[in-house]
Amino acid sequence: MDKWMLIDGNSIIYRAFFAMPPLTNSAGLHTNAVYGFTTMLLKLLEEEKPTHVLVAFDAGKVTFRHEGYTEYKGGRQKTPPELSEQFPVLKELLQSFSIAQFELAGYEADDIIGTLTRMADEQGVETIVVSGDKDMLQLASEQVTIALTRKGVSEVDRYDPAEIQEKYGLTPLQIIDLKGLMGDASDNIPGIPGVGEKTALKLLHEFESVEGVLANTNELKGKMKEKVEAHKDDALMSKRLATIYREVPLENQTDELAYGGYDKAALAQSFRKLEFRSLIDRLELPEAGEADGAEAVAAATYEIIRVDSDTDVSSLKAFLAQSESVYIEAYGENPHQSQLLGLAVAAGEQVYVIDCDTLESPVGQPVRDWLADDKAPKYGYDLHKAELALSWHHITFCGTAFDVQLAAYLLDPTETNQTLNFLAAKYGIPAIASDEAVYGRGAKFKVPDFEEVARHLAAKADTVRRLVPLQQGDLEKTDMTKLYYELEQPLSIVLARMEKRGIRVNAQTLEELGSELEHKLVSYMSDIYQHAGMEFNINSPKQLGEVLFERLGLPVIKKTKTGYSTDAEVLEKLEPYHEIVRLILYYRQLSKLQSTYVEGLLKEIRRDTGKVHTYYRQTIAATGRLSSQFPNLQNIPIRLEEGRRIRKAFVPSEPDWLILGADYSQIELRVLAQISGDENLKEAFVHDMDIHTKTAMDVFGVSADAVDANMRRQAKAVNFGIVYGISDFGLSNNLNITRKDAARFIEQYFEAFKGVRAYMDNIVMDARRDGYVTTLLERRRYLPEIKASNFNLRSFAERTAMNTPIQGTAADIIKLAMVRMDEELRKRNLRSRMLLQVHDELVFEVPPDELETMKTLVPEVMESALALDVPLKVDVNYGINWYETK
DNA sequence: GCTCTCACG
DNA sequence: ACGTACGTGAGAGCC
Repeated sequence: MDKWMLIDGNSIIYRAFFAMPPLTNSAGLHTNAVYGFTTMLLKLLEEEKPTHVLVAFDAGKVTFRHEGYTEYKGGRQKTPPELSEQFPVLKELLQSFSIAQFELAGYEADDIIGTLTRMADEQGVETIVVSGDKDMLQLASEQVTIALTRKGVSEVDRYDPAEIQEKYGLTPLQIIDLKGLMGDASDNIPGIPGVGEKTALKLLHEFESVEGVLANTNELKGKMKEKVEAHKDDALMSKRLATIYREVPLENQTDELAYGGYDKAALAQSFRKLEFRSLIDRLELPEAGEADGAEAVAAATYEIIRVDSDTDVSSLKAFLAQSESVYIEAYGENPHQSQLLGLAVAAGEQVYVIDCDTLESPVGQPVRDWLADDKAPKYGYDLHKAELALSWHHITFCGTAFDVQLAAYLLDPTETNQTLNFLAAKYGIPAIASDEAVYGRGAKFKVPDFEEVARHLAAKADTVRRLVPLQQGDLEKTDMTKLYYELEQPLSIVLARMEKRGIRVNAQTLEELGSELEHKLVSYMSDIYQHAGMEFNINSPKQLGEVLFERLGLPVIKKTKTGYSTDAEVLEKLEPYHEIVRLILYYRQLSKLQSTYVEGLLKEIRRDTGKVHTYYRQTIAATGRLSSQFPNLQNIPIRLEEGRRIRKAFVPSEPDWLILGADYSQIELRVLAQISGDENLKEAFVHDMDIHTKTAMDVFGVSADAVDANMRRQAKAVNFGIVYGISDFGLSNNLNITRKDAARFIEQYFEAFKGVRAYMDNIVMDARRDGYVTTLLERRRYLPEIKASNFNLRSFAERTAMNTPIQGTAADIIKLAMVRMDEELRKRNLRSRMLLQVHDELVFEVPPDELETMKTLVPEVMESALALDVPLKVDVNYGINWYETK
């Protein structure tokens, strides 16, 4: 006979965390919740002897319960970092146990368990549900027993329907009504104020359900009657929220729950990493080394050595010469102004640690020499940031040999968690503490005494050391070794140089623009108030919505989750109805310029240099593009003249020099021509045709001179759509035409560019077969949702499959050009400097005597960055500021 | 901290 | 029938 055991993972790990005293392993990782969970699990496995076991987890923050009640679980204390760092550890440990774990986007663990108990009821399988949450009692049945933790996690109370009846006088389903009436503060479910368990039980014994109570309020008296009547809707909503959803799509997955006992060697290895020695003894697991065949991974064991004035210089130097990794702690998001805490260097069983003050003192000289030594190879984590942070402390960093953050990005560019403790968990090497657990975050950020920092840095350096060979192997397996060593890693150094260099921004130009904007804004504001007949905050979408749609009665075009939409698309549709709309649109435009670009940029100008220093992030964008922060210099206005004037403030940093901009013409469509091999499209670029006119000719079936401006505009939108992974819905939306017409355009396009259609079809099939797509340089992006049964998720993945190779290859190409360009400038001893990258554009500052050289060199390098069948084309412009490079 | 809006390619 | 265009970052409002 089968017996299922279904464990509410989130509930139990929370209980365990708060029930157990703090406990850490030697790398500083908190392990108390995992320990508590494990002891409970072992006990239950022993007592229940299940044939199938599952641990269910909540996935993500937003569930279907938030639809219609966004405050669900609002006001909840944030998970403490000491607990959140234990989630990946628990998940890995469960793998060692060979126990199945489910989590599903949009659903909570309860819903998964609720669905499985429904199946158990239908199939007559004996089941035990383990949780700390009383809500689970609603799932109890003939087949299903609920075990609720008591006093922490060491004891459980088991409930079947009879016991629930005995204790509460309710059926399992009435547990839902109980919560509907009394609410639940921890989930922010309101219930009826003033109704607690006692009152709720009394009401239910009399009227059976929430609905019953609400239908019979006439039988209630006084305050109680008032309260219930005033909160009818709350009670009904609370009941809905408390109802566990039992139809989660989990078809045919019950086989995956089969549990055949744990692998002793694997479990022993996990316990050793966590340093659960008592459990190793208790289960009589093999000691390290005696594991049969299984590779024995010891817990982190290394000696931490502080570098100080007593340190023997020659042994320090000898150690550095054979170092295996370095971890440099630059704390803070912006490396141009981060706090340098110190660094750790690891080799074998030893880790040297040095604090920032010592590093900058004479005692730190050997370490500084080593950091600056180009011939001393360094394996590290986010060395791009480290190099930048060190440079602001006048410490040179050279010799990057491998960067585990950069490698992690290439191996999975969509994974946003690139922290070392996460990578350690992912690769199954000794678990370490999270930064958040050591330093806190945001307002709670605090640097602990260096003793603790040193332990943490040592653990991180040791982790880097262990990760390197594993990631190198993975890069090899995924054909990205070359991409890594020949493109991304060299680029990271080029980027650091560009960032440190910065770009000069003329504050006076911005201030003048700012006061001009200020005058206009004041004037528009008063006109808007006149038309509205009242004063309000135009910047508040909420207040603006009330004025437009309630006070002035304009038609509602679109709604957002929280109210009326007032975005530009909506306002444009409202223009004919009221004069105020045009004014608001203009006000919005100017106020964006003022706050983000004038005021925002002014704040970023460094007093000492008069420059702004952006920070390019190389490990963010899923397609392989760079992103830019603090400030973002990749979204400086250009499309509208008003905003474009911001670019007048970007000037050369030396007198008489010039700004030179070079941008790829239609790089994405050229890349599409290349990877699709479409003859018609290739032909168009070989003849350097105006591609939107060419598209218009083919889509509308006319000659070049018959293409008018509107046809070209529509063709341009079709081209954009193609690059984005087209759909008739998207195109119709963009062009404000019917879906049918949009579909006709698309069909016409594919008739003319048959190779493009084949590419789109094939890439989606490839993605489905392989689970990923690649760029020309083998950059990879996984698309697990391409197989989703949910139409939306799947469609999104399909469009991504079409777009990523195009956008990603374009990113590959300009990155190659940047590395080449940097080399050329040095090789030729040119003084010209590369300053910015804006996806398809490079910006330089150039001394006048190098202008002619650069005007030919830059396009030459960019156009030949990657040899294709389709020519690449670069337009070059220059002037006294960025505005003039048009 | 989340939502909305909007700037860029 | 379903219901979105691809990739980013920043400021303001609001809870």
